[in-house]
Amino acid sequence: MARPSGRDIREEVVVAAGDLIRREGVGAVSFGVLAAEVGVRAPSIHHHFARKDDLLAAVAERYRRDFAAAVEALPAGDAKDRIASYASLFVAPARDDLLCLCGALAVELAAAGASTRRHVEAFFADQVAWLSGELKLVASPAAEGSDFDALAKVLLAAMEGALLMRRVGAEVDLSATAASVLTTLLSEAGQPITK
Amino acid sequence: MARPSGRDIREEVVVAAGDLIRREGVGAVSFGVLAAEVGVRAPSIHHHFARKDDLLAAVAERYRRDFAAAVEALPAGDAKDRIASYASLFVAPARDDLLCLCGALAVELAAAGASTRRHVEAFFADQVAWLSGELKLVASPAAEGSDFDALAKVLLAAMEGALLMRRVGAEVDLSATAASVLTTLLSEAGQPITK
DNA sequence: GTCTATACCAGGATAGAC
DNA sequence: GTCTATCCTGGTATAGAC
Repeated sequence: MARPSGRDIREEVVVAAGDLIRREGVGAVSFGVLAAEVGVRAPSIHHHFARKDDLLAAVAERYRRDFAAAVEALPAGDAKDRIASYASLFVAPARDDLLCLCGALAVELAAAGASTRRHVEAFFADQVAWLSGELKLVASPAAEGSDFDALAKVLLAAMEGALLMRRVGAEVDLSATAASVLTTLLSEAGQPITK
Repeated sequence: MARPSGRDIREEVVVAAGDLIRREGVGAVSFGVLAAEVGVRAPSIHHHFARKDDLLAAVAERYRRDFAAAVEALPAGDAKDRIASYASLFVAPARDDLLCLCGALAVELAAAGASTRRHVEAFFADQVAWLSGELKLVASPAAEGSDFDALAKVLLAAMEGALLMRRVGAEVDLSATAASVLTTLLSEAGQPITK
């Protein structure tokens, strides 16, 4: 979509907006600061995104797509390893003090438009679906009757909460988080998580 | 602190601001809407809170104090029961589609002043400390060497993440969350969470 | 302690030249 | 497609009367 030569301002704005949200939250985003960051004037951004919510929707959609690609690119292995690898998709941002873009948007979603909302919701649905599928593969016979969707949500909630807590100086060990849930699921002594 | 007769506007503003943040996020807060909600004019609020951040700090401080009182008031019992009761402090807001006030503030903390930041950080420190202490009490011999602070953070992260995900239509079973971690900790087969 | 009135600024958005 | 110029709104904040 980028022109053969020269810059793709639209692309740069989406990237800058996403980074800004992940660093400082949605409240930090304005056409003015984005324009300054990209090196253009504010009205130039309006040419690409008529409404502010159009921009937010584009940012959310892009994040969802990029994240899906990252999940797709996780190294092969058994389900247990894949889930551990998946956790690294949250460990890296935690290290860089970045929020999950959709987590940040979710909190301030009341002000967002329908399109933005749909992309954010879809992101979470994606993650729950993927995790649920992997958990089912790794489950021990003792986990018979477990609700894998519920377990996937718990796992994802812990990841999102960990990134949130990083903002207040609390470092959550995400490897331990994944290990904890996996241990529960795998343990013959562990009582299954049921709906 | 309230006058013997008549209304305590300051108090009402703090409550209204807290509710608004928990319903729609910090972005929804303005002196104008708060004034309308309380039934006064915007400048009247300035008399009680010179800067907007003064208001946010008061809201955060009050939430921290109220939450601490709620934890204090949890029914007596063994540590396992107390942790289960603690989870209900997050289940109730989830049912009402309310965010954790400090969770919502944490995401947008970049724009907040030092005082607000301190109160929010203190809230999380409070919760981790309390949970860590209870987890230690409930730990089985098999959990020897566990890092209870790390486990407490995982548990709190899951609670915060659950409230966040509620905004995008995902219902996280918080009882299952608590049960999952507790099972891991109690299980003789469970590998201890170490630092 | 609350009000009216107002100053002030930032941000969203549009028009029209280049 | 980007710019300058401008408008409008909403939100923070202050001054001063009551």
